[in-house]
Amino acid sequence: MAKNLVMTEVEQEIRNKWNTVFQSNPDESKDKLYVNVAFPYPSGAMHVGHGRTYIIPDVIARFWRMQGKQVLFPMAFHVTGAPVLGIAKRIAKKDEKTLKLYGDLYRVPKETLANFTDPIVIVNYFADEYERVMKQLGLSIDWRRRFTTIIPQYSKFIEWQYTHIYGQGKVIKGEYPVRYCPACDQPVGDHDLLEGDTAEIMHFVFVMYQFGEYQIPCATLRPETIFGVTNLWANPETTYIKAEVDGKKWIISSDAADKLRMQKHVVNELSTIPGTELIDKVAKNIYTGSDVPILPASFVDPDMGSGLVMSVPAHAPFDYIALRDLQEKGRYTDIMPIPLVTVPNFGRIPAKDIVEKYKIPNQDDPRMDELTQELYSAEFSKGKLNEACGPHAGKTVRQAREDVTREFTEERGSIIFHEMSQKRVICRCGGRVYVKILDDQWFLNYGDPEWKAQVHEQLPKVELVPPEVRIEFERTIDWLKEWPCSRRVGLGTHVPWDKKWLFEPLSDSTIYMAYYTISHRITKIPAEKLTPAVFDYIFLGKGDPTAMPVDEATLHDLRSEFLYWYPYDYRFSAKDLISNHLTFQLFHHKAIFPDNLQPKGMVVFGMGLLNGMKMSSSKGNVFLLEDAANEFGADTVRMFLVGSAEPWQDFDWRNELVLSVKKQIERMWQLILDSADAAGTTPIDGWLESRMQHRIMSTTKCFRAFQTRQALQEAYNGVASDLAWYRRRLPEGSNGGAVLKDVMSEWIRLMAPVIPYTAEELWAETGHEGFVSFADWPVADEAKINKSVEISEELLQRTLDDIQSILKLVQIEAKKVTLFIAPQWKREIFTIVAGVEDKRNVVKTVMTHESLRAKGKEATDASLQTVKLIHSLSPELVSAIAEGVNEEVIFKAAAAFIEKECKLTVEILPAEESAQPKAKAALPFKPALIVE
RNA sequence: GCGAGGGUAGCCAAGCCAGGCCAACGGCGCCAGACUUAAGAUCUGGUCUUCAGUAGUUCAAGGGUUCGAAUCCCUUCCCUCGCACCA
Repeated sequence: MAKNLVMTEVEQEIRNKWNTVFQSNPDESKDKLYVNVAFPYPSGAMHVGHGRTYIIPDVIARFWRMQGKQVLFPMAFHVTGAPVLGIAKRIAKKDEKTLKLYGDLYRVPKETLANFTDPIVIVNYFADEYERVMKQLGLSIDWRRRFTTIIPQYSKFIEWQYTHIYGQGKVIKGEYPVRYCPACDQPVGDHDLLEGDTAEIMHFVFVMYQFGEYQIPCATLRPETIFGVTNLWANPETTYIKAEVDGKKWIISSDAADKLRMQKHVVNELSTIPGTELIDKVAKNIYTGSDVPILPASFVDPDMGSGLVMSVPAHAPFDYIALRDLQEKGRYTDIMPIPLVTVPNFGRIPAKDIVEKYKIPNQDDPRMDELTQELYSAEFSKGKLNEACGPHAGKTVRQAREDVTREFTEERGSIIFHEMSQKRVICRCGGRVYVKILDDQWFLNYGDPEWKAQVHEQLPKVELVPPEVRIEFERTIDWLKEWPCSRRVGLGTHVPWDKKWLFEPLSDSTIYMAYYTISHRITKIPAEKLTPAVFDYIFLGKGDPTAMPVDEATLHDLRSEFLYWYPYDYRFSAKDLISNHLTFQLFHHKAIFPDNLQPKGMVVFGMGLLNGMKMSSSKGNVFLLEDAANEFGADTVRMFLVGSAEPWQDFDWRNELVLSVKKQIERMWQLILDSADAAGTTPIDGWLESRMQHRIMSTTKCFRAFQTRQALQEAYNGVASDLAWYRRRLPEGSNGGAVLKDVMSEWIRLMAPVIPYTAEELWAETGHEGFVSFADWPVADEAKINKSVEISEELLQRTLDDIQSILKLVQIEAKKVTLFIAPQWKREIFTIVAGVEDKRNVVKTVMTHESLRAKGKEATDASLQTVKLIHSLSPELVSAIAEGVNEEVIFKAAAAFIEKECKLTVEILPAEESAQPKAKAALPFKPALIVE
């Protein structure tokens, strides 16, 4: 019975029967279709959001399989990386939150959890869980091909790939400023931060001032303001240090010294010097040659830049106010701001203008940051350097900044100094995060213009679903630059030419879709035999197969299986991977494979919500996929996830909505059981058969276009509502004609990709042999489409609607309804109006017909009413009506039906034979009605 | 801030690219009726306002183009995703 279907035993039974049937091998007699999904990182249990990511591709795979394709749908597990190490560590430390997450939410058995101190145990456990739940959901995966990214064979594959990419000069060594936690001795990513994830790395220029035999560097983002420097600021409460930095003598704060060391500078501390000893001394602006006094300023932060600041009071509001405050106390009154930039809408001293405009009383005013930003932006976008700026006079600020920076760093001993834009950037370990320069880091050079150009050229050949994401891919290709591809810690494959590094997770998962094609066979070969030459032969067809560690026959097999499946047809992933993984894989395919083996298509998913909120394991806002499958049944979960939104849209899981999907499946089940004894023929059979052809066509079309939601709507709601009308129209006592057998067989197949368990069960129950999963997809038969019968049913439905809306309005005990059918001359008008392009001219056109003009105002009215009616009908229907519909015959045949439906006696009359004023309202396809 | 995508009736969600088939597909929820001892399930109808099957006002807000706009253009507000050492 229907209700049993969702019970796990029945599913289990079907699952047992499926067992190995989805294992897919090359079959030269069939076209192949290769779909794959971004593989999961198994560090926790799957929730319903993950579910959709794998169910949609499965639905597509099942659809095409029934279309006769040889379908490959593989799955593997991405185990590369560091997160799981952290998890293991936290479990070892008995971290409460982590134990709760894994013990309570993911329900890992106690004895297993105890072993989670080993990261490998964690990933293996969840990989098994993933497979089990994926199987429970009926995913038609070829599980022989499962692997993890840390098995030796896969590592050999990665080594092979990077041997090529490195050989092409696409992996480069370089310097790179990163956020870094000295306590962990590791770079930190966004997710490693406790605090300060919005902070950016700022790039300052150290501008040098001569101070005796020492130099004083001042950090600035606006080096061109060197022309307007009036003084330096030093903090009298700070003790500075004298140090040798890269062999030069500098005065800096000790914080700055530490930061410089992290940024690859050699710093030797010589002695200390209190801030007070600097104050009121004079330094020399080595660029302009002018003397600049050093003034006291408590606002100067030793933990920012070099701890010494250059002052440009004409253009920096902070400097302006600091100087103003001192001068108000009668000090340093001889210092005048030196303007160097002219900006529209500002006077000669913009800092003064803006400070006065906002009436800023002192430098602690909270508006300071805002107005500083305002002035800086105005100067950057519209400012020009004035005559005080020597060789740079007349340049835009933008240009001058660039030129001055280059000149300073290349010729005048300046350096670029990196600093976080906020001080409070805190690592998960609790330590402060700094900027560090990594200098022997390996990078994938996605910035290489030639490589970019190749990918740009390839992209138009890739089918993208939905098409709107194309532009995002374009932008990503442009935006990508060097990607650090190596890490010091984590699981994964070592960089073959520099073993102290491991490949970073995104970098080792770029072309594994190719590996799937042979993964089940290659695991049988010892890894040490898998030299780059072996892979060269398998994937590129290069080299002499008789002279390799692997025997020729095996190599040949692997090569031909790869060529059978590759290139892949569709890759599925959520949209957040566009800006990295999905674009990376295009780069790598381009670098490794020839033009005929490039990715053919990608389908990008929206995100998942749970009860309107973002799903998040750490916040506990998740619904585990397994729980959903146990509670509602796999088919219900599948149908809900497919039906709630198109793949590329965001979807929202709500338990109360899922329940009604379950009822829908049960309804289908019931309808099919009910039609078991259908036999003979009924007058309405032709209509149902005709409608079914449309449903088949549109379902097919939607699945082909990945519109799984729309496809389901056609396949389920469409067919169900047709069946409802069909049953309504059946003669008294009839349980339906034999046509139902065909219809139900088609319906089961249309639904099979979405609800495979139910379909499999019903397929057997309705007496079919074999698996519906491999049955032929229904094909629409044009010959079964009967337009005229569809039109007469439509006329009937519309008229019934009209009768019912009148009945509802009149509130009388009605006994009888009279249908007045429009006269011939109104049909002529309809035909004329239907043919008129510009509906504003209908009356004129109608009146050119002698016989109609004779009708006078009646004809005018009828024409206008017809225009309105036509606007409410589909074009196909309009042309069908224009060709002529015999309403009288239709209504006479359906009179008994109308009587039964409305519980009224029915009379059908030609409108012209009645004196009733309402009869005049009759139009073609819209009889006048009188209820009495 | 920058890049991309969105905002449609109680909720989810079609339509928008190719302006009139739109009071706006479909589903859910809710209301009423039928069936039933009853509940559930199922079926039928209703669900902006108004009304003998009509008409009026709607498609984030405000302007504009057009005979005509949810659909095209401009402005504003709000939401989602990405912005990089990472799953």
